[in-house]
Amino acid sequence: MPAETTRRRGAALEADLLDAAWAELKAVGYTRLTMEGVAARARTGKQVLYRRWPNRAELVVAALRHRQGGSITDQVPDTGSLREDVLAVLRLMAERQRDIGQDVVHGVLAEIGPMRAQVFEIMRDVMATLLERAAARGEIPTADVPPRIMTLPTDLVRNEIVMRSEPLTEQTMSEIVDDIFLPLVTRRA
Amino acid sequence: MPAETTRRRGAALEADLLDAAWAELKAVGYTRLTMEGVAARARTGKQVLYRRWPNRAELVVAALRHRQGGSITDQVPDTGSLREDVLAVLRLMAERQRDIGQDVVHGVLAEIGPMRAQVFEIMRDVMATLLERAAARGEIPTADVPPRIMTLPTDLVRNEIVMRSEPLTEQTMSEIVDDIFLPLVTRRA
DNA sequence: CGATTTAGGAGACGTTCCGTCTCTTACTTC
DNA sequence: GAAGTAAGAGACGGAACGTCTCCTAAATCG
Repeated sequence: MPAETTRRRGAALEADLLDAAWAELKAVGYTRLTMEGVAARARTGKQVLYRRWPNRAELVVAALRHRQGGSITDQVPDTGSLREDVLAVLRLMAERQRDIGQDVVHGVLAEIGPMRAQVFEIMRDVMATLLERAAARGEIPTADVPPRIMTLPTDLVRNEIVMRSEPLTEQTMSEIVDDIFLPLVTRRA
Repeated sequence: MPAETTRRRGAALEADLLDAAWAELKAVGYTRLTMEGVAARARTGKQVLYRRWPNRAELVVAALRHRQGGSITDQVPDTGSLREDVLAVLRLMAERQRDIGQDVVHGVLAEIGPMRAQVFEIMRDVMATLLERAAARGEIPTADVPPRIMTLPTDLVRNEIVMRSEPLTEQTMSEIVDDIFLPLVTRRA
């Protein structure tokens, strides 16, 4: 029995490892994902994983990044309407939620520690861009909106993602935008 | 060496177990809390724990409840001002955050599953009470506020608790109430 | 008040997974 | 072609899991 004597290396191997981690994530969830499971699925040894990522959390984060491609920053929506722009951002978050799954969200949230604060800044920057464009179009009186209001829609959606089990509905997102966010940014002295 | 031959039982023992769990939580945090650690601290065996709670998560939730006493529902604030009432609720949440600690929040959040949705309902009911009283006083035009706006302050505070490492500041809470919540409930047709 | 039942205290057990380590060998590099 | 690097495989000690069994203190009941 002459086994496959092709031995994977470097980037090709790494991609396989991350794919295996993702598959394992989908198969058994975050809490029951083990390094041994991922290694077995990728048909390799644990050492190969530990050589690249120091622990489960880092491996999972890397797998998510690999799977999800780039950040939201890379493709900030620009539909010509503030309402649609914000909804597009929220839909992107909802999409990720659906793809990733509840327990992964919580598992990662628990273990990434200070990396969480970064999420705020990214979202603040994205929303700032949307608001500046809206102000330039004359849709809103000014883009000088307090940061807390800027991130209101994404904060609320994140709250839904973290707290609710069911996926976000289109209605929830429009309520957030139409009943809360837009009133606050349009009526401002 | 005649050891203490007093053997604890029933409610007294249970209280000791929950105290031990709480102490362990403060000492080593959620992720490193073990059933063996709690049992050792309470000077008893694991079986005594497993006889009462099926797993770590349930034990910790029980310990939190035992520690925290009642729910917010038991003492809904009534200061005569909507602003102060809401702030009082938010301060209570902040207090608990400080007492419990970040990793416990995430750990519990990850493991309590469907119990999370319950939190929403509790907060919605509390806020509904506050709004009704405010409407009766004539502070706001109507208590008929959409549920999403009702729970806005508590949702935002929860988002801060989950995402930020630092404890909530008084300023954050007033921003949420003064810049976001009150404008939305006072100016309504 | 003695017999019976219940449940606490203690720890052994098999299991799983951790993270480290060692060893052989395929591939890369020079 | 020789030397170096890292993949593949698995052994290892350790921690904690959840189950189980034993002994006995305390509660219950006749």
